[in-house]
Amino acid sequence: MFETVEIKDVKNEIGLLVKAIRKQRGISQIQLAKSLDVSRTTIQNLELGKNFTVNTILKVLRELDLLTQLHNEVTQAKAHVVNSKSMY
Amino acid sequence: MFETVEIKDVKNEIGLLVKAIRKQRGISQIQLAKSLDVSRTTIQNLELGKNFTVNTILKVLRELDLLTQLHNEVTQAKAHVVNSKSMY
DNA sequence: ATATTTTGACCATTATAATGATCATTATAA
DNA sequence: TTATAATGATCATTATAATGGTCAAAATAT
Repeated sequence: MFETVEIKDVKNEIGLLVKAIRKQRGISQIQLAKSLDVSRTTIQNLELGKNFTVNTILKVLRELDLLTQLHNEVTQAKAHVVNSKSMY
Repeated sequence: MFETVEIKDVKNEIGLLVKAIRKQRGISQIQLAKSLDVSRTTIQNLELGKNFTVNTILKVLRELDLLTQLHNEVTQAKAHVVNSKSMY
């Protein structure tokens, strides 16, 4: 009934998303790697759902002009947690 | 005029968010570390804005029951990219 | 069709994240 | 107040992400 989403699944989806965006832009792994100043292997592993660091994914988001948006969302989520007094 | 958000800033905010949620739950770094099966040092570095792996943050999100939500959002974003034909 | 580019798969090496420990400082409880 | 717990800081070791290379297969271009 309830499918369980595993960490592996999320990493796979992130990889597919990055690959889809890269394809949409019509650039190769090598080109993306160079613009992020990482190796092609890092891009490849990211797209294939291997483990990677937050630095790597944030470089991708920065390239996509999504860094400020994520920053705002995290900040907002934090403020929400801090402001809402525990209900228990 | 336009403040530039850097990767360092986002990691700092993520760290503060995790810390805020942990505090809200009233648990220590050690308790959180144990429930995620990681070391306290890993939690500490995460909260202090150091670099960390996607596995670590996904374990946190799983603990917060946010894994399925993130999975859905990434999948949706991916579908959006794939479906929207390039405008250029 | 063939040529070219891209990608997935390896692999050895290097860089660094994760671990487990200790200690001093700070925050919280008794 | 004093005792206890939690946190930040540091460090040596271990695990693993990142790098740079090669090669074969797949995709794309000519």
